[in-house]
Amino acid sequence: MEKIEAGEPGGTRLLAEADLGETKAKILDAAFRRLATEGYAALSMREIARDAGVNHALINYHYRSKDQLVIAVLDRANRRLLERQQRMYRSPGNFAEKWAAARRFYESDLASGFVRVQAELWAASLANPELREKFLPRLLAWKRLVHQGVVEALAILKEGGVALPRPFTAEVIACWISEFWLGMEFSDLLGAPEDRAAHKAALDAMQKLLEDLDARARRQAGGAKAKRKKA
Amino acid sequence: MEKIEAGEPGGTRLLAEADLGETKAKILDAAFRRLATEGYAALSMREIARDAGVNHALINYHYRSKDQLVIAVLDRANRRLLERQQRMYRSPGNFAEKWAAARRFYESDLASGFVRVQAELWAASLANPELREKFLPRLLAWKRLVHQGVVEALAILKEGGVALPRPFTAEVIACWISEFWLGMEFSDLLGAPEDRAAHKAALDAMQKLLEDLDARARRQAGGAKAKRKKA
DNA sequence: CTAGAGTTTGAACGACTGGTTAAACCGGCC
DNA sequence: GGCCGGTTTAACCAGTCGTTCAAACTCTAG
Repeated sequence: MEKIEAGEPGGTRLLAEADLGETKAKILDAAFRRLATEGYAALSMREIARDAGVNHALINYHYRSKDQLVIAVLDRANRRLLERQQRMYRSPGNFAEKWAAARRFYESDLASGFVRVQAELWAASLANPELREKFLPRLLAWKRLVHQGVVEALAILKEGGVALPRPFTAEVIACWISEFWLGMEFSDLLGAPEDRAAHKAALDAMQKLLEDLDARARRQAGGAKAKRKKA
Repeated sequence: MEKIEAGEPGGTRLLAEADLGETKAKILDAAFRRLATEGYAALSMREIARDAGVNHALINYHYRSKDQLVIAVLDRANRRLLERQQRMYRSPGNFAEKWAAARRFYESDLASGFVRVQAELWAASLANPELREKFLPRLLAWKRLVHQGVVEALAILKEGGVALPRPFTAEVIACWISEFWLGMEFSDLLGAPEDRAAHKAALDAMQKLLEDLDARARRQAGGAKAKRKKA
C-alpha cells in the first residue's frame, strides 16, 4: 500500500508535481481532461481510467475515492494559480501591463480548458462541502489581490489630489471589478459570440483607464523629481 | 398516450402553468426543488418522483426523458423571468427605484433557490447543447435589457451636457454591469459572508449613483419647464 | 352499461456506477 | 535463490441509473 501522502514524501519541494509518480500524474491529467470536456456531472472513474490508459481500480488505489480525486484536481489548480499569482506579484510593471498580463493568462486558460474546469469545480462545490472548503479560500484570496491593486491605484489618484467620494471605496470598486471578471468567465464558457466582443470592448476600456492612471503616476513621479531638483 | 404538447392544448393562454395538470406540475415542482438542493449532477428521476409523491415511471410518461424534464424546468424559469421583465419594463419609476426592485427580486430569488437552479441549469448547459440553446437566448435578452437601461441613463447625462469619453460606450458600461451582476450571483451561491457584505456595499454605491442621476433628470425636467414658462 | 382514451402502477431491463478483493507482477535487498 | 513492499490486474460486488412495458385503474362520451 502506498503511503497516503501527508505533505508528500519529497518533503519541502515546492513543485510537488514532480514526485507524483507517473500513474498518479496520468490519472490527474485525464481527470482534468474529462472535467474540461464532459463536465463534473458526467464524470466517470472508468472513463478517466480509459482516458489515462490505466486500470480503473488504480484510481481508488492512488486516490482514495472519486471525491478525493476531484479534490486533487482542485489542489493542483490551486497550486498553479498560487504560483502564477506570486510570480505576477513579484514582477514589475505598471497597472496597464498587469491588466494586459491578466488578460493574456485568461485567454490561454480559456483555450486550455482551465476556466471550464474551474467552473465545473465551482458547480461541484455547491453540493460538496469538502470541495467548497478548498475552493472558497482560493476565490477569496484572488479577490483580496484585486482589492489590493485597487487600493494602490486609488493611492496614486489621491496623491494627485483626486479622491473618490463615498460610497465609492476601494472595497466597492474592487468588488465591481472582481465580480465583473467572474461573470465574464461564466459568460464566455457559454460561448455567445456577441458576449466575447462586448468583453473585449469592456476590457479595453479598463485598459485605457489604467493607462491614463499610469501616465498620471509617471507625471507625479516626474513632478516630485523636478520639485526635489528645484529645492 | 397524452398528446405531446406543441403549444399547449389551451392554445393562446399566456400563463401556461394552469393547464399543466396536477401530476405534471407536481413533478416539475419536485424537479425544481431537487435541482435547488442537490444540484444537477446528483439529479435522479427516482428521487424527483419520491419528492413529488408520484410513481417514477410517470416522469417518463409526462415528460419524455430526464433531459426533457430539465428543459421543462428551464422553460418555466424562462417564462417566469420573461413575465417579470415585462412587468418591470411597463412599470414606471426612476432608475434608482428600478435598481432597488431588481435587488429585491434578487434577494427573493436567492432565498427561494431560484438563483441556484439557474446556476445549475447554466452548468448543465455547458455539456448539453439542447439546454444551452434554450438558456443562452434568455441570458442575452437580459443583457440587452441592461444595455437599454444604460442607453437611457447616458441620454439623460448627455442632455445635461455630460458625455462620457470613448471608449466608455453604453455597450461597455452595460457589459460591466451585467457581468458584475452575474459574478455576484455565482459568488453568493458559494456563500462567503465577506462577499455578501461587499456586494451590499457595491450595490448601494450603484444605487447612490442612480439616485444622483435621477436628481439630475428631475432638475433638467424642471429647468425645461421653467424655460418654457419664460417664453 | 360499455368502449375507449388517458393515467397510474409495479416490475423488470440492461447498462453503468463507485468501490473492493485476491491474486499476479515487479523491483531491489538480504 | 527467496522474500517483500509497492504496484497493477481482472473479476466481482451491491447498488443506482434512465427507460420500457404490460396490466390495472379512472373517467368520460356514447
